[in-house]
Amino acid sequence: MQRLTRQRNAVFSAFSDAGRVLTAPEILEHARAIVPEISLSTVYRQVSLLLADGEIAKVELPGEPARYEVACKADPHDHASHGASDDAGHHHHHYFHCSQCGQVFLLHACPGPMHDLAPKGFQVTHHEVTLHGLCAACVDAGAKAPKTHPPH
Amino acid sequence: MQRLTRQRNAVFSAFSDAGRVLTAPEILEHARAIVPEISLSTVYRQVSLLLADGEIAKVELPGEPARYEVACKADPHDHASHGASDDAGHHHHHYFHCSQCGQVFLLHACPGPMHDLAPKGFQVTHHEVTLHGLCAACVDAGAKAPKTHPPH
DNA sequence: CTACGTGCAAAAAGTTTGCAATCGC
DNA sequence: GCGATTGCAAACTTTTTGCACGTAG
Repeated sequence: MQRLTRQRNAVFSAFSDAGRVLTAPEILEHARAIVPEISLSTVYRQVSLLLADGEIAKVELPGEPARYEVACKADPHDHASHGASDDAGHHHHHYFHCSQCGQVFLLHACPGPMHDLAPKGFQVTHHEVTLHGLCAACVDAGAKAPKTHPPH
Repeated sequence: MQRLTRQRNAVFSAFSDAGRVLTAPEILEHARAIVPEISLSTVYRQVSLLLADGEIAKVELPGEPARYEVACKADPHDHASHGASDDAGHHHHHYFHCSQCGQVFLLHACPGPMHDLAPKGFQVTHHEVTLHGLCAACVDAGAKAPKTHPPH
């Protein structure tokens, strides 16, 4: 991008605002708090630019619309765990999807290369792991109120 | 399903015909070989019925359109045994997605429960693993000729 | 001032649904 | 014949794009 517009700022700050993985409509919602007239098209366009710039990363889960998170260029927490990464230097994440509230959580671990799962002759370059279940908040809510409101 | 129509047969036999994981348009293509006038709507409707009957299973990979495969009938009659059973009892599949030819392959292994990847207090009920890379055929083709030509 | 960025509407792509005609049983 | 099933078109969802206007630099 070449110009610093209010919309771009609004889209980017939506992430720090929410502090979690967001879908495009969710970004729109947060960005509207700053620039009410922003359109969904602009959100998608800014997301594309931010992706190209490596500022954010796309998070795709099976059967879910795409989400986006602020890119973690050099993760200060967990690194150096997999020197011989199967991903040629690309730092990837795995996610937890709460089946109740629908929220997506970043996991801070990786099961490591899983070459052995692939048939012989296959070349594994990358893997994705998604966990499903209940997040701590929903487990907690469920423990107190067994009658949960209808899942989406 | 209550009626045995040519279309239903065509949709179902598309799987044995192809012997692999298929998207809805791919099913349509195969089914058209048997019932040329079949429509995509009918494919989707029959797929829904076959899913409800447990004859086929939906395969969703990150960022990919839904695919379907013939259901693995390891357990002929699944009772309503839902509950404490987590990963251990849930028979699921994992997949390999070839980044060159786009084909999806069923894996015959599972890394096992990965509860430890989730944050404390989270309840993991299910997990999905997707491997990406080159299938044997594409590795082979690439080794011989760098020309990228999907087998289609 | 000028080109990039924006909003809107329309288009793509994948999937679902309303409806009248059709066809299994 | 009855009603489930079909084909078509239209709706829907998520994302992209064409176009005229607006605005940053």
